[in-house]
Amino acid sequence: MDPSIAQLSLDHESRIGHDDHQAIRLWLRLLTCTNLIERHLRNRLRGEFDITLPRFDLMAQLAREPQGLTMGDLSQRMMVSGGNVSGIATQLEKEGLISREPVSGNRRAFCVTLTTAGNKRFAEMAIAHEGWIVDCLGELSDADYEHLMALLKDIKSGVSSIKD
Amino acid sequence: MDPSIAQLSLDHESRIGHDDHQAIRLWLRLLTCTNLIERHLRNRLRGEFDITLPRFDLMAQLAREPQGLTMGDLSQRMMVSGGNVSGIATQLEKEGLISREPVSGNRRAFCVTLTTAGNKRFAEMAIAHEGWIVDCLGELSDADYEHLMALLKDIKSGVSSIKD
DNA sequence: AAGAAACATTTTATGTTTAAAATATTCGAT
DNA sequence: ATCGAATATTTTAAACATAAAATGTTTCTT
Repeated sequence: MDPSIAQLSLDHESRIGHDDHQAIRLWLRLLTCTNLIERHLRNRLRGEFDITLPRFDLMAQLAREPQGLTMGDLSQRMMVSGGNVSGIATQLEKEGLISREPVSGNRRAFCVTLTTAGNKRFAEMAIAHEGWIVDCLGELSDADYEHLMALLKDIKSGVSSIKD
Repeated sequence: MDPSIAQLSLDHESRIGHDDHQAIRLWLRLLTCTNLIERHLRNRLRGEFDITLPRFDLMAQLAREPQGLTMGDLSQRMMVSGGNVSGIATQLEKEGLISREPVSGNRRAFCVTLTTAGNKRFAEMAIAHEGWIVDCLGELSDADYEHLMALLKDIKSGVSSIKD
């Protein structure tokens, strides 16, 4: 397909060996798959519910924890910085979908929860969202699903163990 | 309560509930893996070469095509918007790593190429970059590589066939 | 009880990303 | 030849993302 790619790998062969070229191709394919699906979900959320993916993700975390989460909890679970959560929460609060209330006994923290409107809105979105993901991934057999989950679990634990 | 879920670290998968569809679990795990690796690469590039991932990606595309690419080509290959490429290219040009030159016969288009400095810089980075990816993915057996590539190929073609 | 350290969050500065509008050029059909 | 559509790129505005600094609160140590 693209001859320049094969030439590139030869340049590095003395140092890295044959398998490593595979690793790059695997990484690029993983990235492509994730980006394609993420873009699809983003477009759907925008088009059908006029909401962004980060806002949906924050609401999804709260929907799983009806008693509420602190900003720090959200940052950790969404794997984004605290400053980022702060901005997204500000937007959602402005739209009346979440509320931030003080925690008794710790004046540093806020307890963030879905409002009644937020709960209703999220319930609608979640049904559609699940359908879109099934559209993207539902073709896999049960065996392929299990195998893929296992492989990704290995990768996940491997990467997590790498120190910065 | 499924004990394997309770053991998971807090990340995107914390959104999973026992009643969620298989496809959602797979999507969240795929997202988590990709994000972890991407974050690792981003931090490394920043720390060791003081460059961002998008700038590295643009240079990588040019390194594969020594004759140069237009802005539109770059947009398509990087799967990002034209306005995005425009901003990234402006930065790289300011740093003297790429050049934009007019195309004879089409005054709308530019031919973007790596400068001599850009080529030298990218060659250094590419070696390190490949090593980091092997760190993340190198634990897999050859059989697992092949299987994972095949499964992701299926997903990729499936998602690509979904119309917006 | 006082000071230091850790914590929770927000703010600031910088950069990435998109959609949409603006600018300019080329191509095609009369 | 010319008008209109398509193309290539840049600019603009809004949202997202991070790191780092700032703010205020709690906890620990002495």
